[in-house]
Amino acid sequence: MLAVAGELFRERGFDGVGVAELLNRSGAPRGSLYFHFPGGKEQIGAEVVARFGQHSAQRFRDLHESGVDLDRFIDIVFKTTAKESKERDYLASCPMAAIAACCGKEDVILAAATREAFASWEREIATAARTRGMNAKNADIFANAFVAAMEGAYVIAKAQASTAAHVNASRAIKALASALMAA
Amino acid sequence: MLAVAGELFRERGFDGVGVAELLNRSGAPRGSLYFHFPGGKEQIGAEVVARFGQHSAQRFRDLHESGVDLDRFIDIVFKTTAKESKERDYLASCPMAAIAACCGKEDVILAAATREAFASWEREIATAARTRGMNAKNADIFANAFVAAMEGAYVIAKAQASTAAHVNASRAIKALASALMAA
DNA sequence: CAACATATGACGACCGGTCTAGTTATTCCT
DNA sequence: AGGAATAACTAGACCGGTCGTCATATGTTG
Repeated sequence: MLAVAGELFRERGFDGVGVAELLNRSGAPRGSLYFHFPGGKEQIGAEVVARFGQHSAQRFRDLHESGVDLDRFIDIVFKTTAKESKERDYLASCPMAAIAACCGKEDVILAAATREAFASWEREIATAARTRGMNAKNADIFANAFVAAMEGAYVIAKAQASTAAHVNASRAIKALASALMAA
Repeated sequence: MLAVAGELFRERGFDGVGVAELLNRSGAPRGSLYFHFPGGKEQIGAEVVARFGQHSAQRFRDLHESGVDLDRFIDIVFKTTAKESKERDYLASCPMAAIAACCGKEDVILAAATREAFASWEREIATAARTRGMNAKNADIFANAFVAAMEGAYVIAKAQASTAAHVNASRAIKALASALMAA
């Protein structure tokens, strides 16, 4: 269910998909949704974000722990995001971007969920950078720019139906890494 | 009208705002909408994108023609986007990102509008880079990464209610610029 | 069997975008 | 200038779909 919701949100944004479609695709009946998710659609969105956030954070951590160097770390992440875009025929971006872009000030829960998810990514990435010799301050800068470039690449890749944005963003982040490492 | 629509789309995405709100805020009566925009809401979205796209492209061109060096070019652009985010209390991202993220494969018009707008930005930015000594191939890479970082920064800045993403993304792009210039 | 947890789809209030029919302003020709 | 013809604009109703709720059905556990 959450998986289905995630896929749909990436394609059409949070407001772009109705609960009806969530139900059709997941096969669940209408009433069950509000039993399992009393918070309704917003709760679903928040859980999708939380799940995706944790899952990605874990992947960052695994990659970090695998001991690859920073350039390879960057490469692998952006190659993966590129693959994700391509596999979905450039119809989808990142669920996080889709939700972050579409949530106004009244959607407190969604906003909090995305904020926390992004923060957790940055923690993992900054740790990876620090471990590889970057100083703490620069590691934070690096991590923040990293996720910005990543999300931007998702959006542009979707708009342009091309993986170019992912590979080019990756180059920018690699350049940043070496600049920050030198300092 | 288009201005109002642009502001609302940045805050809540294309599907997040209804025509009712567009009409309320712009003061226009309900019926007028389909006289001026026979294509309905989608046309409004497309025109918002086109307007914003052209406006920004023009600003890139002006900045380029002002003769500033590439680092300063980057700085000014990202300082401007940071200011935009801040002025809107971090409630808004870029209308382009908001629409690109929320448009599925059936919204052909919107997709085309965003694609063209992004392309026009890249043309201007690549020209600016080439004029400053970057080779053509690298200039394209640079321009593509530039807009990706910019859009990503908008999204992250909104989610985190901070200009940090803009300034950090700017550092990444500056690092990329000097890397690509050297080659 | 009783008590509880879970599942179900019909229902309703509401809001979405769209359209048709009507009203006002403007042009244009005699 | 008078008046018809056309353009510009408006009001409100419309249908379809939205989300969330609820009474009822089904299964499950002690």
